[in-house]
Amino acid sequence: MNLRELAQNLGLSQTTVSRALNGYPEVNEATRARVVQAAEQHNYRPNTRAKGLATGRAMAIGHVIPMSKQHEMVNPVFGDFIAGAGETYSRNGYDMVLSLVEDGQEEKTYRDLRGKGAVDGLIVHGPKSDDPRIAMLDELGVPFVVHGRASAITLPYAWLDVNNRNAFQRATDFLLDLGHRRIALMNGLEELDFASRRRAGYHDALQARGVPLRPEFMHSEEMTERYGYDTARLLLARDDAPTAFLVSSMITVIGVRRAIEERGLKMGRDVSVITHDDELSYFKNGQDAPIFTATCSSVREAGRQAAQILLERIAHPHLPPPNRLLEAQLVVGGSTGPAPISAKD
Amino acid sequence: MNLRELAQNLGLSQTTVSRALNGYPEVNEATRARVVQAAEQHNYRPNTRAKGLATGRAMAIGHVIPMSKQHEMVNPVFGDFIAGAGETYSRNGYDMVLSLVEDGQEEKTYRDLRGKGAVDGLIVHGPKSDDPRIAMLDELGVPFVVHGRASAITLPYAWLDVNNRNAFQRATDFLLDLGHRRIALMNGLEELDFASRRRAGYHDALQARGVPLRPEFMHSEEMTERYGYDTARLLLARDDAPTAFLVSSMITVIGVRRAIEERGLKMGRDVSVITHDDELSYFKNGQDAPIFTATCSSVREAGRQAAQILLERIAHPHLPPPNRLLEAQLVVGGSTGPAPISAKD
DNA sequence: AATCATTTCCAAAGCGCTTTGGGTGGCGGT
DNA sequence: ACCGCCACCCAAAGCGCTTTGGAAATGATT
Repeated sequence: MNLRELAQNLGLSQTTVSRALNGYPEVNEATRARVVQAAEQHNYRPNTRAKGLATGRAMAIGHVIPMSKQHEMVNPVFGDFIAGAGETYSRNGYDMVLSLVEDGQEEKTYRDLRGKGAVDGLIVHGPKSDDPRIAMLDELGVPFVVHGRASAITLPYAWLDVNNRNAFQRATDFLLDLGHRRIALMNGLEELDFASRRRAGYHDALQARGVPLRPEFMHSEEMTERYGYDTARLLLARDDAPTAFLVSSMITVIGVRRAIEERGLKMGRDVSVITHDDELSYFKNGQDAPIFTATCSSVREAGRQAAQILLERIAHPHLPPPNRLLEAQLVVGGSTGPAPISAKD
Repeated sequence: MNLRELAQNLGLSQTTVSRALNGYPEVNEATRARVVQAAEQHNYRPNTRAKGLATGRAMAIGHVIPMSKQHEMVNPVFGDFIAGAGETYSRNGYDMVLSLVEDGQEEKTYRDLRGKGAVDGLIVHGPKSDDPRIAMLDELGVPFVVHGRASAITLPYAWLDVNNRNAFQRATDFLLDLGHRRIALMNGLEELDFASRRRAGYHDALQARGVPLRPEFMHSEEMTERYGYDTARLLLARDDAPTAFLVSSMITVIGVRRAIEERGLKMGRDVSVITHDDELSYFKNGQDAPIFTATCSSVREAGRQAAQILLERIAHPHLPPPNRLLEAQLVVGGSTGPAPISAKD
């Protein structure tokens, strides 16, 4: 069933039917009701492509998901981010088109999506500190919102980010207050902007207390469980093992815990652990009493808000690009405690 | 840059340019080369919507991701499945459009996507045993492929599934061979077809050896870490605690391990554990020596193949719907061992 | 030189929608 | 009776592409 057939069926012109359906005022309410009812009855849905052609809008948003080639890994937070964004889209009649792209191919994909006219706007995932995509999209004139930031980019652009630096600074302070001095940082890949900000927060906190930075305690990898286990295992085997771990992901921290327990140590007593928690739906940090002390920030909520910002940006492209900085909550769980007295500094 | 401008630029008709670009034979190779070069130089990409309107094909595949309302959870395997499917799509010039939908709204979403003409085919995720979507899509006449099966549906339809029943039967047999008699099953939600098949495999294996089924050992929930922990904890506190656990997901098994270790038991010695492993990219079961004994089947590969089947189905809708049954590998890791002798039967 | 098949190109229709630029009829005001 | 004004509706153009049904030019054949 298409518009013409529907119109013929009703004995009206396409124009009138179209206007009735799209809520234009110049159509009799009685007629509109008739039209709406007939449309429903015949299960009529306007053809997206035709509508898009006529209006010049695709009513779709593109997400380009980077996929690390070495690890063939897609970041587990995307699922929840997209769930959040999807809510916003469907409430506003937008579709979501997804491309999974190997590292380095991203620019081409953005160009394609835009050139084909497949999307009205884009979300940029996983920005690096000096991400070339931002300048490119700006030049292309596509509305876009970055999930995260690119610290080295000076031109204004729309972003939504968690205050990673502050979160990790507070977390480090918290550990320092508990008497810890040997604090290991298990970060994500530091070419990613969020990771370098977290490191900066960790730095600042240590330096403010005059605790020297020890490179052997600072690690940076793709955030797998395996990485957590392997690295924590090695660190714990040292004479001067860390008494605390600051970890970038709920997945990685599982590996850290495994290494701790394998060594017969007890988390929260012998070793303290703080992790960042994106509040992934299938990996809740305990409902009542959190297992891990964590810096919490819902990535699903971030998705919702980023999508909202993007839609506003599409509606009003002339406005200056908005930014939104979400603060993470430092939630105390069972994984932290005072530094063991035995720990020689 | 659109086709008309490009044609004018070249002093050719739109027809010729279109044909040159789409590889039709009735155009001089020299002309074609000129056209292709100009297209590249001007960064020309045919408008998807216009092309779609003209050809009647959307060059897009729809994925409708169900989202459990109570838990606001999106199944973590989707990320990897979609990564696999995405590979196939992009190789074939298809886009992927994603809808996240709350339980129960799925039918409407399928209808919408099809009615709007937004997709050429659909992948059905998370089928229930008696899933109404299959009959509906069949009637709608949309090409579709089910990831999993719907046991209660008799009409032929295209699916790709892991042999869950066989996998869990073999896993149970393996535990029985090791002398275990009190084996707990920690399944996913059994309204989902895959879970009921796993239970059937577990049943069959036990019954074949005359081991009675014990309802208190059979659990069925959404596969979170929390569920694994809580349930294993309760079970392990029993006088007649299970000596082995058969678990449906790598996420849940993490919780099971936590409960085991919290109780001061050692996995593989005091308690045996087998899990199903979808080979999620960020949750590898150890590269060299697997941590868990597991029934392994790559969900990413499943995504690749399901997409492939769908594209073939779109190309040849008249052929009978193909089915593909993937066998899981039973890989022995460190989490299983002989049943403790102390375990009174 | 005339005929015919090939090759190479083109004008125009059509995909299903929105939107522009009117038309028509009924009403109140003079 | 006339005018003007709404309220309501319509025909047709246009979005950017593919495809049909030729036409013109070229080369081969008689």
